[in-house]
Amino acid sequence: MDGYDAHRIEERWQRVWEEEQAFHVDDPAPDEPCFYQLEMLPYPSGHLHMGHVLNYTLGDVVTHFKRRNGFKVLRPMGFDSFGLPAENAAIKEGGNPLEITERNIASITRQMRRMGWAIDWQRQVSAHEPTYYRWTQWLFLRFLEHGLVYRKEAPVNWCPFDQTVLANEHVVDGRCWRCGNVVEARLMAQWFFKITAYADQLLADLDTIDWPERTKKIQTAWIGRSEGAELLFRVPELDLDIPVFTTRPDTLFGATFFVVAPESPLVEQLVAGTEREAEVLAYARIAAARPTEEREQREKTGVFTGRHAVNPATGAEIPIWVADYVLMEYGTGAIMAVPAHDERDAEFARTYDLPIVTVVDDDGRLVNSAQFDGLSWREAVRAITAWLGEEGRGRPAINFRLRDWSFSRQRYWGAPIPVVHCDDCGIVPVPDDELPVLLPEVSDYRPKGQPPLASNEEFMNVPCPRCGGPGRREADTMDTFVDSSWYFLRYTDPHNTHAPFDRAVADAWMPIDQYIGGIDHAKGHLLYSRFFCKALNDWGLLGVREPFQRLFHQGWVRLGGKRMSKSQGGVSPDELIDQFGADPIRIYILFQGPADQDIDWTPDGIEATVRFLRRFWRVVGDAAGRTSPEGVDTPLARKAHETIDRVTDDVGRRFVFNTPIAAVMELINELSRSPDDPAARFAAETAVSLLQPWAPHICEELWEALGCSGRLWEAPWPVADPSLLERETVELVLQVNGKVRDRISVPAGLSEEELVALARASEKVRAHVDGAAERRVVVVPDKLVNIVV
RNA sequence: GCCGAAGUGGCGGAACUGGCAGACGCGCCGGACUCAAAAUCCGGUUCCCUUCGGGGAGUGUGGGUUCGAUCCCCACCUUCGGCACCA
Repeated sequence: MDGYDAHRIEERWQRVWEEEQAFHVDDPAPDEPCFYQLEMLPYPSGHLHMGHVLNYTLGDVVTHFKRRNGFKVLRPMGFDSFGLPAENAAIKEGGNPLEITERNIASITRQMRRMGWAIDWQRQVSAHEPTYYRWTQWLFLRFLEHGLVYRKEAPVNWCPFDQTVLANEHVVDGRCWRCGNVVEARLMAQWFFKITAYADQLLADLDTIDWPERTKKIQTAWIGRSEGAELLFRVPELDLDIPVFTTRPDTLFGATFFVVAPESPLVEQLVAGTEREAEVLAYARIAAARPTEEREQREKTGVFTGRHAVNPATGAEIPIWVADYVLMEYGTGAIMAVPAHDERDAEFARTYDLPIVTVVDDDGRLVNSAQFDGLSWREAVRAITAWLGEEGRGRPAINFRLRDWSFSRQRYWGAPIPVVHCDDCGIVPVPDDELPVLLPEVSDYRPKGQPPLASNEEFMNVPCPRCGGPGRREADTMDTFVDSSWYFLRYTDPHNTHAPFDRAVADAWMPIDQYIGGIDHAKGHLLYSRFFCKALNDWGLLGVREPFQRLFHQGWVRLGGKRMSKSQGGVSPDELIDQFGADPIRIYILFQGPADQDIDWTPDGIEATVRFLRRFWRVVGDAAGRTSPEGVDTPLARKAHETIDRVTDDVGRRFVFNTPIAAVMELINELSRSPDDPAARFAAETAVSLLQPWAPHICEELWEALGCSGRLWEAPWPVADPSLLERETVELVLQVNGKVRDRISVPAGLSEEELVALARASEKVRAHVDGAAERRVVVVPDKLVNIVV
């Protein structure tokens, strides 16, 4: 047998897999056990990076493992080819986004095939293809019909570099998630998904899915549910009731002033025609336009409006201020200020010398609160809300921190929003049968503040679909996260020309049994997709309410302490395949440590894997000429069965991928030490079979060299013989006062009395007991005896 | 500031349910093979002490629970992540 030649055997088997369409799956028959394995789809820059390698190799191991355990596995791949990441890649490379995106897809697809990943390529979809975005637009129209999409003038996050609006989810520390520039606040007409309509369900249904706790916490915090009360404060002079939201209605008697956000329409109403009008409006204008950066300094400023509101509990008139520490976006944009029990209100009261009244004492009991004095603050929350409720001035209320998802982008490379603006009819949806609204070619697609489509007269000028009069198309395009909110549904039925997907087919596969991707999408993609899924379910288009039943986050691959990612480059997997082959890279990336932990890239690590695979090749090859009798019971046979048990448990139950490689290494070590064991061939076959999900090429080649029947990728997963897992002798640990003093080999299954007797007989134990009286003896059968003296 | 996760040899990590700390691999040391080197194989490798029998310490730090703690509890330190005027 020749030496291990990774390139020869990898090319060979990749060709076979392609010719035989080895990883293509049909729709499952009813009751057929099936499994939907998915990893987050990549943005198509030209090159794979090590993060992709980790992500997709993980999914690949699960895919092979599940296939060989009798499941029909859907494991597709596609490209998030619209949107900022793809467009910026095109700008960087200088050229037409369509051309560059398609070239990048071709290049990255070739690299994926070279990694040997078990992907059903017949189901590939790309977001920029008209056959895909037609249905993105179709889904948009359904959201519009159901009142879950709207257009509104609103303060939005504007990235001055990328020249576009960003969703709240993609502003990180006040900066753009793609380019890192500081984001500005701008008032613009924008399109929103009404994700807030599902805030309570998005929160509650987290209990129904098997996700990492930290991810659930991120989403929980982002949704930010607060229970409290909505209370009405009256402004008698204007005959006006202003609602406020508070989580602490128990402190109402301590509300000594009232504050309105600078952006609030109330500001104008409160000061109209008064002597303070000019001053207050000037303040509000400046405060509302304050740059994001200054928010970190947080020095509270404000101005008195000259108006007063009535505290509904005390009847006292309290001054109304406008101040920049109150946010328009949360609650009602106005608050009751309780300086005694709220740090922010306290700071403001000190600055402007406003009265402070304590209403809850150090023991948490109410004071200065009339008939409520003496109640615990928790009791008072209910009591005061109920009391105000009787007078129609308060009710229990729940508030969410989550805001609607702004998804229109003033950029070229995205799905056009399929509506027409008509002077007479307003916003008119493009009829379904006119979809897709094709993205036209434009001469200059680069960002310049105005959406590039706006200057394409041919595209823009269309008759209104409703009245036939002159209309103009929407020039903004959709955020790439709209595309990726439903791609996993398209995979189930990728060639459907009548609908985005057939419900019955989608229901057969959904929900995704195992989703794998970065935690950086915790409050973006992973939240948007859940929202889409719930809406589609409500309209009867889909049978599930959650898209991702189980979720796993792979760690980051670091180089010199820095995370390698799409934008930063780093080590090129393509070059590593040239140098070492795909199997060594696959093993290396999973052997480094637990897959959910960050790993450091080191060049000598991969050489070690090559060395292991050469040894694996040689040791297995040496056993090829032998035969192993059925059910032979030798130490090596036992080791092989133990390895089956460990690997199966590690992947199937524990979802860990590094220790199985170590287990196979141990088996190979033992096989190489005892080549004449009658179970040598069985051990070799077992090692090859178990390592196949990690290193499918070399294992397939060795499976053939061993003369085993059929294709390994279709072979059933090995099953451990329970009788060979039971040990005849066990090593008994002997402790004195909790310290290990001896280890002896004893037959398994001895009684406690027998074990204690053996322990007392040990010379080393006796030396440490040294005649002292035994106070206690602890026995763990087959494991340990601890004598306490 | 608030919330959460993680800290184990020279290095990556293992120890799954409170029961042998350091599996597996890297690196290093020694040996075999070789004219030599590479490759390969064999042995050693937590630290300290040792009369070579063994003894002591040890999983970020300090305490606690327990016969027994890397694992559970409390406090602190460090690193990473989430939120960041959310009323």
